[in-house]
Amino acid sequence: MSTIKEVSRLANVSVATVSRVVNGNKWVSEATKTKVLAAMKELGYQPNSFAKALATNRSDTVGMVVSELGGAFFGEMMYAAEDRVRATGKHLIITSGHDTRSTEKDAIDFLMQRQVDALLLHVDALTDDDLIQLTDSNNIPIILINRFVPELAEQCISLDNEMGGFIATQHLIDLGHEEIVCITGPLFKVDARARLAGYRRALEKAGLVYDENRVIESNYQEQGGQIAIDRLRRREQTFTAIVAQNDHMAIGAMNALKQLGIKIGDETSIVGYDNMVMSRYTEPALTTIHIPVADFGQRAADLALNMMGLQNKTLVKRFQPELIARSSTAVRKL
Amino acid sequence: MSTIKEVSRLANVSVATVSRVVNGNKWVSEATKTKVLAAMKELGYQPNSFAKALATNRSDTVGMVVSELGGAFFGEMMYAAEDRVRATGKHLIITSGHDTRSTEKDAIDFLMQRQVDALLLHVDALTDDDLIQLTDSNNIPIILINRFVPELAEQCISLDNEMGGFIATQHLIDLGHEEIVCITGPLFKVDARARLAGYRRALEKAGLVYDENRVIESNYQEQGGQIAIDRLRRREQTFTAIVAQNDHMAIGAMNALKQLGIKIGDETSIVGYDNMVMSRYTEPALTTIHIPVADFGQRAADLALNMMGLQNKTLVKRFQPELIARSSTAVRKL
DNA sequence: AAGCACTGTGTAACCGATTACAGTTTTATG
DNA sequence: CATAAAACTGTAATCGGTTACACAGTGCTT
Repeated sequence: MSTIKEVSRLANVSVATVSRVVNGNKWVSEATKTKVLAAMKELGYQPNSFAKALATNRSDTVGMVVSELGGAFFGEMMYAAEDRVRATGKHLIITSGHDTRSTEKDAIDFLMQRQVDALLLHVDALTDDDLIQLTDSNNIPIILINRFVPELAEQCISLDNEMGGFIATQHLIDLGHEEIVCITGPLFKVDARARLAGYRRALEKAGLVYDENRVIESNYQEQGGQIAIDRLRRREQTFTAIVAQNDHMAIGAMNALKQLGIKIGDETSIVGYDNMVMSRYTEPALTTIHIPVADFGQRAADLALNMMGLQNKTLVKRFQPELIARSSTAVRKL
Repeated sequence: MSTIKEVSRLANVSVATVSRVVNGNKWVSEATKTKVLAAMKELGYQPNSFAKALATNRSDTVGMVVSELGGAFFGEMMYAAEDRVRATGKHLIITSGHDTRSTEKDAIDFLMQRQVDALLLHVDALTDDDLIQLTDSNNIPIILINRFVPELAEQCISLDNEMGGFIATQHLIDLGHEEIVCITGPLFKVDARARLAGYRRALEKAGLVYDENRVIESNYQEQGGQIAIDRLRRREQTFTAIVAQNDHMAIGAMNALKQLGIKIGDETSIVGYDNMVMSRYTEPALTTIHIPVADFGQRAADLALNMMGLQNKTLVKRFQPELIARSSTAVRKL
């Protein structure tokens, strides 16, 4: 790979001039510009991004941390974010945080070492304090996705998860259900805790008791939903409806119920959360809470670009969850 | 962010010594090593990766290009690849190629500018020649995922797509179908062409005619499947079975057929391709061709690591597709 | 005591760009 | 025509590391 020096030699100018041409500086005559461009082309010159970043202290990249690279949820988010970032000529570097405090820190360190110009974080394990400190000790824009930290409200793109848990539960209550169980995600995650709080609030508002025996902490995975049903049966816990904190667990629970010969919708209602693509295809189709995942990615990127001074869009930062009613929920049979 | 110079000053040694400590060089006494480590800790020193990469001409990162960041297919692949790469202490940078020749080139250029130590490519639009030239003009390992270029056989992790198209079609023939249509992906993509060739070979082997009117070129998307059914009806083309070249289009076609009141499995059989998660949840569950996506990612990474001399695993480079029979295909009604 | 190998540390060139500053040429103006 | 302003170009310092080489001390051999 050729260097700026080789180009300058071939074009018979100084490296400074070549640099000016590359960066579109206006104080270069047409004649020399043509010469330099020709030389660049002849050598197939590509600027060394490390040298550039070292000299300018900018990298023209935005860093993103997601929980997992796999899965449709993050896929959509990354897609939308990359789209916006690329539109400004910058690039997106994505790493996965793997849901533990130390790996999330690693991922962030890695991106910081790359001198990213902004950071889009979807992290679960880092505490609010970690995030506040991170923001304080760096002067690049740091955006938090699907998370709300009051002190950092300006940098948060979030969904009202408490409200999501509330409307999911309310929907079941409206259908006449009174024995409603909740299958939660890992409760160290803030979103799982918020959804649970919403579940509780809906119950209490309806004058129903919140009973810990009706809450099963699980893992956001399909098998977790299956296991949860098993645990409820061992507890001899009766119920006519289920709030699952994501679609994966809802589907697992549905499968377990089917195996027990229980008709979903008809006998037992279930509502999921996330509105994943597959929830439209289950039998019966799953009632769920819609999260605007793509919007998250897009807004996070836009917010970062705003803060970098590259644009100035007005943005919605907090989204409201929305219930998508399908056939897995029905009026309670008497 | 503090620099090596500040550390050296605080520890009262030269920058060279600090560098030696950071890189674990053995010719440093215990005493100075302790001093330096203390100074590093006190300043929260993080080496600047650009300076390091510039000086060493290595970046400790592996680059990956995928068609789209969204979608379960690539998600799984990225996940598996990152897992392997990270296990060797390196990092994975992912960019999306967006399926056009120029954007794929851009993505590769971007990664090359970052001096990636290896390249994992899932590209569709670049030609074989492009890839051969790319390999020739760079001396880092370049791995091709889900693609087979004879000249670069050593660097290809691939699936026998022709065989996949063949067994999908053969399955329908075995069930007694004779009027089999094929909904293809964009035919500029090699895998779509290969699957179509397999479809044709199966027909011809069974003594059935290959008829272009039975082939609909589509776009690998759900809506494309829907449109394809529409086009078949306009052509007044009769059929009892469908080979769809991916699950998305298969699902779209199923929906279109359902709307027409046609019972899938019972009246019309359909087989998909990819074995996406959601194909288990459709009604009826979709018969499909399984692709070991995660294996692709993992093997690609492992192959790259092999070529970098970091390990020496023996690897399977070419996978065989596998039919997953579910209820969307059934014996032809007479 | 001289010679030598080995260990530990520092000096300074180098990687490939950017950019402040200075110097030169061209153009505009009174 | 003198001269200031504007346009263009080059020199060299700088970013933050790595590493070849030089050099100094220590201990061992002869």
